[in-house]
Amino acid sequence: MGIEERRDRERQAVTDSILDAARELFLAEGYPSVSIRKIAERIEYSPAAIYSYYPSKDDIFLALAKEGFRRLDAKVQSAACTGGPLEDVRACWWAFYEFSKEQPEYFLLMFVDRSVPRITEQWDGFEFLQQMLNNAVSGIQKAIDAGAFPATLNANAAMHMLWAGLIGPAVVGIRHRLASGEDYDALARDVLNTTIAGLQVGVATTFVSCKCAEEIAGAAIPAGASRHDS
Amino acid sequence: MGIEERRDRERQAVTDSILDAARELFLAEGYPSVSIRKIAERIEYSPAAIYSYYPSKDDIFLALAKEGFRRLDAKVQSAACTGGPLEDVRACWWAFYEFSKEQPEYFLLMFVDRSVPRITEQWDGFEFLQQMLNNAVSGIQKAIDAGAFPATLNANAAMHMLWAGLIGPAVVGIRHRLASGEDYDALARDVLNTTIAGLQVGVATTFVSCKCAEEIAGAAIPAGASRHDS
DNA sequence: TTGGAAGATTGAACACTGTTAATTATGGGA
DNA sequence: TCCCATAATTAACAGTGTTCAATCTTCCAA
Repeated sequence: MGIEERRDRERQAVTDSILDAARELFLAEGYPSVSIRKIAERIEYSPAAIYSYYPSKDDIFLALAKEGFRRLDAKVQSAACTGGPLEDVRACWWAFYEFSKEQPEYFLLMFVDRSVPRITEQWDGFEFLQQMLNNAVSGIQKAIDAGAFPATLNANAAMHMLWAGLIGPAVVGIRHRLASGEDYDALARDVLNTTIAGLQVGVATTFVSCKCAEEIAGAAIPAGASRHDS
Repeated sequence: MGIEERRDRERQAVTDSILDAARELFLAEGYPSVSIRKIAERIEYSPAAIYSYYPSKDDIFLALAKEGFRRLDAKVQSAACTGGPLEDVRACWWAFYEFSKEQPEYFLLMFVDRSVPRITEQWDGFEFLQQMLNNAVSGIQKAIDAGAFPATLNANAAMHMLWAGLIGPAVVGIRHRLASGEDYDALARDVLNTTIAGLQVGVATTFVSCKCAEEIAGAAIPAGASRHDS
C-alpha cells in the first residue's frame, strides 16, 4: 500500500511549494513585505493551510536562513583558486563580501536583521555555518604554515576578525551608509587588505575561542587598547 | 497678545512628549514593538492626534535617529584623552564600538535596521554625522602628521575603514552572532588594533571620497585584491 | 453675550499583519 | 454505505499604520 508514501510525497510537495513561494517573495521584495497571505495566494491555498505545514512564519524563514548558509558555503568554497594560501584566504573572504551584494536578503536574514529571533537563539546549531567557519580557520592556518602570517597568529581569532570586519562594509553597502556615489567595493577591498596586512604584522589578539579557553587562560591578556577599559 | 506664542509652546510640549514617549518605549522594548497606539496611550492622547504633530511614524524615528547622531558625537568627542594622536584615534573608535553596546537601539536605527527607510534616503543630510566623520578624519590626519601613520595614508579612506570595520563587530555583538560565551569585546578590540596596525604598514587604498575624486582620479587604482574583479 | 471661525482632538473605519478555532470537504478502509 | 482521519477553509481575534468626518475647545469680533 503506497498510499501513505503518496501522501507523504504530496505533503512534501506542498511544504516545498510554500518555501519556494516564500523564497521568491523574499528575494524579490525583501523580508518585511513577505506575508503569510501573499505566500498563500501564490500557492493557491488559504492562509490557515500554511500552519499545518509550518508552525509559524519564523520556521519558514529559519529554513530559508539555513538555505542561505548552504549557498554562502558553496560560494566561498568555490572561491579559492589556489593562487597560494594567502590569496585563497583573500579570495574566500572577498567572496563572503560578494555574497552580501549578490544575496542581500539572505545576508540580512542570516547576520543582520532581527526579523527572525530564532536565528539568534539557534545560532550555535547552524552546522553549515560552523563547518564554513572551520574551513575558514583551516585556510588561515594553511597560510600561517606557509609563512604568509606569523606563526604566533591564532587562526581562529584571525578568522573571526575577517568575518566581523567584513560584515561592516557589507552592512554599510546594503544599507547605503556612504555619501552618494562613493565606491562600496573599494571600501570593502581596503578593509580586507588592511586587515590581512594587520594580521601579517602580528598584533597580539585577545579573542580566544571558548573551546580552548582553559588551555590559554591568562596567556594573552592585554593589548594596545587596554587603556580603554578604565 | 501672547496667545499664539502660548499655543506654539503647547504644541511644542506635546511634540516633545510624543518624542519622549517614543524614546522610552524604543529604548526599553526596541523599535519593532513601538506602536503609535502605545505612544498615544503613554501621552494620554488618541492615536490619531499624533498625526497632527508628526506626519508619520517614520518622522518620529527620523528625529530619534538625529538624536542618536548627537549622542554618538558627544560620546566620541569626549573619548579623546590625548595620550597622543594615535591613542586618541584608538580611543575614539573604541568609543564608537562602546556606543553600539550602550545604545544598541540607537545604533541599529542609525546604521543597521531598515525600519525607517528615510534614514537611508536622507543619509547625506545628517549634519551631525558628517561633522563627526570630518572630526574623525582630522584625528587620523593628526596621527599621520605625528608620524604614527605613513604620510601616504589617505585619512578619509582610513576613517571609512575604521568606521565600516567596527560596524561589523558591533552588529555581531548586538545580534549575538558568536558561539555562546565568547568575548565580543575582545573581538572588537582585535579588529580595531589589527586595522590600525594594517593602516600603519601602509596598504594601498582604493577608496577615494567623491569630493576629491577628480583630483586623485586614476592615481591609485589596483590593490592586492584586484584579481577578484575577474 | 452671542456667533462664528480656527484649531485641536477624537471615534470609527480601512487595509493590512500573524495566528487560531470551529467547520466543512475529501479520500480510503471496513 | 458508513465511518474516520486527514486536509483545507471560513471566520474571527488582536494587533499594526493611517485617514477622515465629526466633535469639542478656544478665541475674537460683532
